[in-house]
Amino acid sequence: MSELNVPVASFSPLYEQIKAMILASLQASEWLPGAAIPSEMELAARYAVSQGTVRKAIDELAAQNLLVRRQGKGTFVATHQEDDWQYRFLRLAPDSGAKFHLTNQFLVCANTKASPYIANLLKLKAGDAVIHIDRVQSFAGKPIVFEEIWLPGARFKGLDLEALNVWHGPVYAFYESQFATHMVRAEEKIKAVAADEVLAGHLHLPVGAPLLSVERVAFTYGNKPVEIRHARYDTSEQHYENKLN
Amino acid sequence: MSELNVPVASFSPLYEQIKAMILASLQASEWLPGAAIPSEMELAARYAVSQGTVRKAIDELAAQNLLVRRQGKGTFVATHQEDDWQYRFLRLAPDSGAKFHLTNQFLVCANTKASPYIANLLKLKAGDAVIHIDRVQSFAGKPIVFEEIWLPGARFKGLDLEALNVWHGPVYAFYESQFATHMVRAEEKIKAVAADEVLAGHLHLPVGAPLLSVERVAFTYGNKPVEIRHARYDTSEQHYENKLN
DNA sequence: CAGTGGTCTAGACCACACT
DNA sequence: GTGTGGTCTAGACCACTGC
Repeated sequence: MSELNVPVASFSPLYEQIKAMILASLQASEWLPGAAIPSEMELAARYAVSQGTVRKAIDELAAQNLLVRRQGKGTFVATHQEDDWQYRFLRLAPDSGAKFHLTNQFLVCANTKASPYIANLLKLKAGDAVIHIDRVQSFAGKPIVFEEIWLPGARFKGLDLEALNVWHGPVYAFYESQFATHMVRAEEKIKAVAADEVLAGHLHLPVGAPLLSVERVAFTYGNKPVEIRHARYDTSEQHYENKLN
Repeated sequence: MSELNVPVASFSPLYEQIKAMILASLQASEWLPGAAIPSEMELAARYAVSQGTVRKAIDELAAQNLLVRRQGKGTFVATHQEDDWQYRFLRLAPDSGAKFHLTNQFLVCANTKASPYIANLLKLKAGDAVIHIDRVQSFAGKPIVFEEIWLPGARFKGLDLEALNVWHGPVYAFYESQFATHMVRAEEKIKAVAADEVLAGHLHLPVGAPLLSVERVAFTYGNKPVEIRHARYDTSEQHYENKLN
């Protein structure tokens, strides 16, 4: 007797389905960054499962930094506007161990068309509208970071140099409050490069000086890429920190 | 009426205590890398708690990559000798996306005394015995990585160039099988530097070429630092990859 | 005080690997 | 089939927050 089992879609536990539903609500902005989501009991009722199952789903989303649990208060949607999250993605630190405070100077904010390279990374078509930003960041008066940023024009319509200069704080908090776009994760590719004349000028270094080149793609909910950055760090007095587990 | 609460030692859940006991067993080599630990039921009996509590302890240790769960088989002590863990800490990847296979050439393996800098990182005293290794790694025949390694002499007594050259495979698997030392995590500090004459010679590059400098401290159980590495990568055709969450 | 998340238990049943 | 980890439930109680 043949055991012709239908190749069923692989088993998916309940809590994974709950995770997916919570994710869908986040993506649909049903609950906004910084706001509390319903209590575990309420969600258990809503999805008709036990509290323990909701708990496991929330646990995993919290481990991915999408939610933040606060005992006695509730569970909240992660936000870049909290003090301790302001520099969640910044891996640069001074060699001295001193406290790091970077000052921002935005140089350019232009509406242009996506190059094939940028379009590919942002999952747009070459020629689609993109916004291109240049900035320099300084520490203790010394320029340390030169950064180029590309954003999809549709999502960030209306962004201009004025708005950037008025804002004080991390760019990701700005995106969140002005463009309803929360960054969930990012990927970086790092190389060592020599400063060309432009970079040397911005960072007050000789041409040929070694710089850390950091290319980042940042993603919102649903693995959607919505920001490209290409930074160059002067690492003579600071370094990029990474933990391997 | 005064509320003079004694400042009690802060609350510590049962599963944290179980975690600590399992960790102690790992550190004491009661269970060796690659071996199965007792089943959840057995551990629950041993510690006189419910299976659920053991489960939560193991879950967290597995999340830290100290243990590996395999459904239907058991829970195992993590090891660098498994195929998919061979390059767990390697973040370098070819720009082309090609498969990466590095060949090793060990140049030096000398018994020396710790400089103050190395002693500090390894938590030794300056002048204590350390082993110093130099190697070059190549990809497709091209030298890409020059790496210096420092190890505490006591733990790695007897390590020599012969042993390194006989070994085929990742260094961390070598440490594990020959010196009963399993690496649990590492921290890296990354900079861009210019090649000096020595580096330029090893990597077949002009003096002054930009290189990625990666300083790593690797830790065994109990947060004990047991290896220092200082690598220089030629990143002209490869890059360092990092994920931010 | 009530409401939230956090811990712990006991038990049932499922999925998977090996023999 | 037996034993392992994986899922799900229901319920009790603890710890923390804020009214």
